[in-house]
Amino acid sequence: MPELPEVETIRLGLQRYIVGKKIEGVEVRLPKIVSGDPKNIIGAKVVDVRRFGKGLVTDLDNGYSIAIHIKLTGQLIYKGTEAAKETEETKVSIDKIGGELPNKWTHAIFKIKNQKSKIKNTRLQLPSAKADGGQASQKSKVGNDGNAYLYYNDVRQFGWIKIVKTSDVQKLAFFKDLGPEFLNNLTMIQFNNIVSSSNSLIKPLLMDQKKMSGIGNIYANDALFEARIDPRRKAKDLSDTEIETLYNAILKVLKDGLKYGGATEINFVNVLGQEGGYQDHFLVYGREKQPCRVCKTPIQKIKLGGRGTYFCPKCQK
DNA sequence: AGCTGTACCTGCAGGC
DNA sequence: TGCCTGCAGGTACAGC
Repeated sequence: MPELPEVETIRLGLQRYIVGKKIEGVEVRLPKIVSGDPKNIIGAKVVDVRRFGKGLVTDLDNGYSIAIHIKLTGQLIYKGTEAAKETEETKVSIDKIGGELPNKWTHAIFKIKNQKSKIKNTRLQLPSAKADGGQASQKSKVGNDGNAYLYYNDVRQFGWIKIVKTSDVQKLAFFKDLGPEFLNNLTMIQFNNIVSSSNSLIKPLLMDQKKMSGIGNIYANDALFEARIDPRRKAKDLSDTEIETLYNAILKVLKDGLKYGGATEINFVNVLGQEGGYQDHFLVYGREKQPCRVCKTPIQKIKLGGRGTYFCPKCQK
C-alpha cells in the first residue's frame, strides 16, 4: 500500500515535473474528495512539494497549498510532453493503469502550464513532439498547447485533496497529530521511548501514525521479519536490543522500498504511471504459505488489529 | 487518555 | 454463467 516509500516516490516525481510551473486550471469531478476553493490556486506557481508521513503538500507562490492524501488507491499521474518522452524511453506505458486519462476513477485534474523558459524542458519537448508520432497525443490531452495535466485517480475514493493556506497546513488534523517520522526526525532514543511505554502490540503500534509516521502494513510486516520479532509481542516487552534491531530493520525496509520505487500492491504508480518494484522483494508480506526466505518454513497469515499479518513462525520470536 | 473495533469504498477472488 | 459473500487497507471516529 502507499506508505512512506511510495508517497516519497510520488513526491520526487512531482518535484521534478511540476515545481516552477503554473496551475492554469482545476477540474473537480468528485467534489466529496476536494475541500477548499480551487479558485485560490489558479494562476499560482508551484514552489515546493513536501511530504509529511504519507501526506503530500504542494506549496504555491500565493500563500496557498494543496494537501493530498492518496490513502489506499490514489494516484497522481503527470502527463506532459517531457514526461511522455521519458515514459517512452523506459518502455513503460500508461496502459498499465488502464489506458487513457482521464478515466472513470479520475476525480480531479490540474492543468499545468509548461514554462518554456526551462532549458531542460525545451530540450525534451522538441524531440518528443516528433517521436510521439501522434501516438501519445491521440491517447491523452498532452497537446500542442504546451500544457500538461496532473490527474488524481482514486478507485476507492478514500483519499482527499485539501486546498488551504500554507500557514494552515499544520492545523489540518492529519498533519497536526502526525508522529515523528522514520528517515527524518525519529531518533532511536525516541523510538525506544515510544515502544517501551506502549500497551499495544508491536505491529499495530508501528502503523499508528500518531505515534510514528510512514509505516503501513507492508513495511510493518517486513520490518518485523527483518528484525526477527514476532508481530504478536507486546511493545513494552521488547528488550532494548530488540528495539534497536527493529529500528534499524525499519530503516532498511523503507530504504529498500524507496530504492525499488515503492511497492505496487493494488494500483500504486509513480507520476509517470509506472509501477514500483518492491513487491518482488517482499520478505513476508503477501507470502502466505510460501517458504520463508531464510528457513523455508511456510509463512503464516493471521489477523492483528484487524489487519492481515504475515510472519515466519520459526524465525520470528 | 489510550487502546480496539468498525465504517468508509470498490474491485476482485472464491464458492456455489 | 452469474450472483453472493468476504476481503483488502489508511485513517477517522465511536465506544470501552
